[in-house]
Amino acid sequence: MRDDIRLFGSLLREKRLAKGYSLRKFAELADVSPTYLSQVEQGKVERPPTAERLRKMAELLGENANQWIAMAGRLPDSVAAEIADRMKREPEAIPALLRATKGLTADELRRLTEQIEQDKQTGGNKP
Amino acid sequence: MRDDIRLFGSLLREKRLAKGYSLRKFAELADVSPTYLSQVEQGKVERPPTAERLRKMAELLGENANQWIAMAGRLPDSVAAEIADRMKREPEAIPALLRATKGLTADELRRLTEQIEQDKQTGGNKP
DNA sequence: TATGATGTTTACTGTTCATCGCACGCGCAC
DNA sequence: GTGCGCGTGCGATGAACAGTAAACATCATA
Repeated sequence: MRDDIRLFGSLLREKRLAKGYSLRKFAELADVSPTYLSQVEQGKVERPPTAERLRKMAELLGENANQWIAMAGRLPDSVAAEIADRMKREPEAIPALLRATKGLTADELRRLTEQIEQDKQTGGNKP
Repeated sequence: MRDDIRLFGSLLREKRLAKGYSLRKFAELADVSPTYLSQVEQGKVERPPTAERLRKMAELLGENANQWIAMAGRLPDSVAAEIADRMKREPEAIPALLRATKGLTADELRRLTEQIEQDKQTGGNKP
């Protein structure tokens, strides 16, 4: 039993209870069997539910879908596709960018992103 | 038959032949069956070989492993893991960063990456 | 004490993935 | 004309994936 899966499982249970759903009720809404939901919440599955089901859960729970999917240990398909696409053209660019932005706080990263957007407008990142 | 898979298939064949390997020989070195290799080269598979096998192929062909894997339509596990990890903490940061860097040329992106590395050293990206 | 809702366990299922074995046809060398 | 290496088509397979059904124990309520 993987650790991150267990963690996600208890988070799911917590959020579900916070919304006042019973296991069976939530399972029905999320379109899975109570059996399966129980297993997921206990971390008794080898791998997380599919991205699609996770998306549905996130919606029901009022969570950010992308984050919810990531918490469960999957990559949202749209993100994966975009990254793969770029790596075809420039294999090292993405890994390098990831390394470079590694230590940054969320705030620094946000500011940096804005900066880039601006530079694109005004032309060139080194005026 | 997906289009990118076909494209990758012919690229693989081209590179293999450039190295002077016969299909059987290369299959043996890459640790797959000739049958399967033939199918992959013809784009007659639904999905690309696993990342591990692709890595082995890249090595034999002298290609950049990450790019090779990306060309085949897969994400290198290490990259996927890193991205997923960050999205757990900050769900929107990565998508935003991808959007922001969308139009940049490889060169601009490289310069940007260097810039970030520098700013990290000197403290703060807005002096 | 019967009823009903709750969550859990065990065993099982259909599907997809990733790959292989075998038999085949082709061209060239001997 | 037979043997050899080449690539290919067809069918099959074992493992992994993503769940499900049915029966169960526990507790509250009527």
